[in-house]
Amino acid sequence: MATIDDVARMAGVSKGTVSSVFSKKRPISQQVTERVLEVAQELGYFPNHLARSLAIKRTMSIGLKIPLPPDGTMTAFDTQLINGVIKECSKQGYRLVLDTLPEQEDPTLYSQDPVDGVILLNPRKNDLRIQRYLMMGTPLVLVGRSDPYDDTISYVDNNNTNVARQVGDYLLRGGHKTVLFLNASSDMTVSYDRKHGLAEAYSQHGLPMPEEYVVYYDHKLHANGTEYGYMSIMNSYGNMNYTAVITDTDRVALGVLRAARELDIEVPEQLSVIALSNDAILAQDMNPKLTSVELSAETLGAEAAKLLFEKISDKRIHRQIIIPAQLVVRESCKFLS
Amino acid sequence: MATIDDVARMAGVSKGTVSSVFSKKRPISQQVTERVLEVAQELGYFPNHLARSLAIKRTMSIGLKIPLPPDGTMTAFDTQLINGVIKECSKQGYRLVLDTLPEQEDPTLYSQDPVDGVILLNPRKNDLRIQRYLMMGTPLVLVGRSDPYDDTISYVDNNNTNVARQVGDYLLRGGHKTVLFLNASSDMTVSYDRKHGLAEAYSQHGLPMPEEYVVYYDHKLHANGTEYGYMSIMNSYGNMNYTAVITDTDRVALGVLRAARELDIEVPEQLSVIALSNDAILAQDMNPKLTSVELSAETLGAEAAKLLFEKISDKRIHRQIIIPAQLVVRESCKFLS
DNA sequence: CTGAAAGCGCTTACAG
DNA sequence: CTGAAAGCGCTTACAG
Repeated sequence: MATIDDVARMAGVSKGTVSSVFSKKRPISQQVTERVLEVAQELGYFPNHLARSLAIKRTMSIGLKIPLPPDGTMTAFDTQLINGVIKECSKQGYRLVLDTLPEQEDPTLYSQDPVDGVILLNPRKNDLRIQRYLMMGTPLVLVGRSDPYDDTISYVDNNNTNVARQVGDYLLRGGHKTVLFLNASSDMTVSYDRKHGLAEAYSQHGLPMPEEYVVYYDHKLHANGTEYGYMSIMNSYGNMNYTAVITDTDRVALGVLRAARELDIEVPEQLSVIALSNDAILAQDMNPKLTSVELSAETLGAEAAKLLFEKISDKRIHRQIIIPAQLVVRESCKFLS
Repeated sequence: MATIDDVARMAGVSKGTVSSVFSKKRPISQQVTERVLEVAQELGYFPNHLARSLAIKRTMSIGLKIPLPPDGTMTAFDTQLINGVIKECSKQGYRLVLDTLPEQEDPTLYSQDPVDGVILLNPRKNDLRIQRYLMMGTPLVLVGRSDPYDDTISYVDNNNTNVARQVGDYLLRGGHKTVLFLNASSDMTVSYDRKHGLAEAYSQHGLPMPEEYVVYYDHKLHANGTEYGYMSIMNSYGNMNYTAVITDTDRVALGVLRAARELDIEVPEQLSVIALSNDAILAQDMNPKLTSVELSAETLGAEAAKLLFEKISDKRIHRQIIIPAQLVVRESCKFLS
């Protein structure tokens, strides 16, 4: 490809001038502008976005760190969140870089992301990635809160404690005494919040939360969420005596339902199931239709993007936004008499 | 942020050496490596991806040009296609840059996309964007074919002519004599192919295709697909005498159904409706459930990405892939006796 | 309004 | 195994 030097040489001007013709950052005379444009046209010259970004220290794109599930298919949550982010990018004239690359162990393999800022999903406890972005000075917004808590970090989140408390209360009020909670992995901040919320619900009903009924996803044990749900029920039903199960996601619930079918457990008659995240497609197609929680992923994404643009324009800004989640009652829970 | 120079200076080595420690492109002694890494750690140094990309002329990311519909919400087709692309990127260690930015009129506003190659959706007749990418030497893959046809351009596509012929045949065999076709915009190659296919169906049934029953989407007339469907029926029903309508997308079909409801036209009793693209979510939720065509958007995306990676590794390669589309019969069409 | 030159932060022959 | 220097293709004070 022709470069700015080629154009400058051929048009008999300096490259600063060619640069100005394209960037319009300083006025160039009509005649020179025309000549430069002509030559550029002839040579098929287009400015190199990368070189420009390096020079001005601005890429006009933001990154979204989004780990792909092992089966490679994004969840509806992911999809909706991306849609929220992309809408805001579009408004601001930014590109969106979807980064699904796995985290590297080798520290020499890191580099600064080629973007002006990053949205990070599913923060963990003492998340190394967060520390790294802070060191690099990369504007950062989390979807989910940080642990240890740092109020200088911007994030959007559902009120996960609340959600779990509400769901717990819903079940306990319904006469359930013992609830199996298939939580997300223990290192995620959301897991902690949810457990906490469930504990509050128990305590509101004057009950202690049975700790052994709160289990965590372990990717070493389970290939995916559905298997996690399936195996958990297969291994525990009969030994433990829960009448309801709360799952991390609807995919986990899918596994629970499958296990129930195999064990001839009727849902919701013998077992109530409720998922803490609502994948519009799956939830409605399950049998029975899954009672779940709507997290408003698109809103989370849009708000995260807005926070990030704020932060890009002024690094000192930090703000937290809580998006309310809604319990959506369908058919998979039963009130015991 | 610390740069490679800072590290080099502080470690008392040349920047070439620091570079080599991180890139591992030439061997560096154990001791020097350790010292460099230590200093880097201390300074919080991370290589600048942009600068690296500029030097090696490789970004390790590909672009997807995806215009956002005016309402900002991606269609299921878009979503599925992205998912297909992203899966392949993930496998290859690439990032995916989603570019929704509008096309610029001003030629000075173009620049080379900061990616190693581009997937372009919805090519048009004499598409300027295609010509530009070819000039720049940017590896390019289309989703949809180019017009004028150029067999050196890689693309993936459904067999749109076939799809339209099949759908047309389905309706004509069902006893319909006149079909209203709400096609996509006239400048898209897919519109041409579909019209052609429908004409073939008519001719197979010994009928001429009534040209005035093939209309095109015009974004100056309609804010979105749904309105296009709605207005088209409102304005034509009664004046024209079709018994079936083929729509570009299920969103257009949604508008058709709405109009039918307002005009007290029963679907499918009085009007059959069939969409040429199947948005899994919408189609099933419509009333009646929409008969439509499954285009396998995810496969299109995955194959497009594969072709692009091929082309990035060897620019001379060009290949075309046709993904079969499937007619999915649901409830919105009726066979006339 | 325009040019010369240094700078953005890397990589890579070439030499030793 | 390591260094010095040119190069990747832009932008931007500084000077005129």
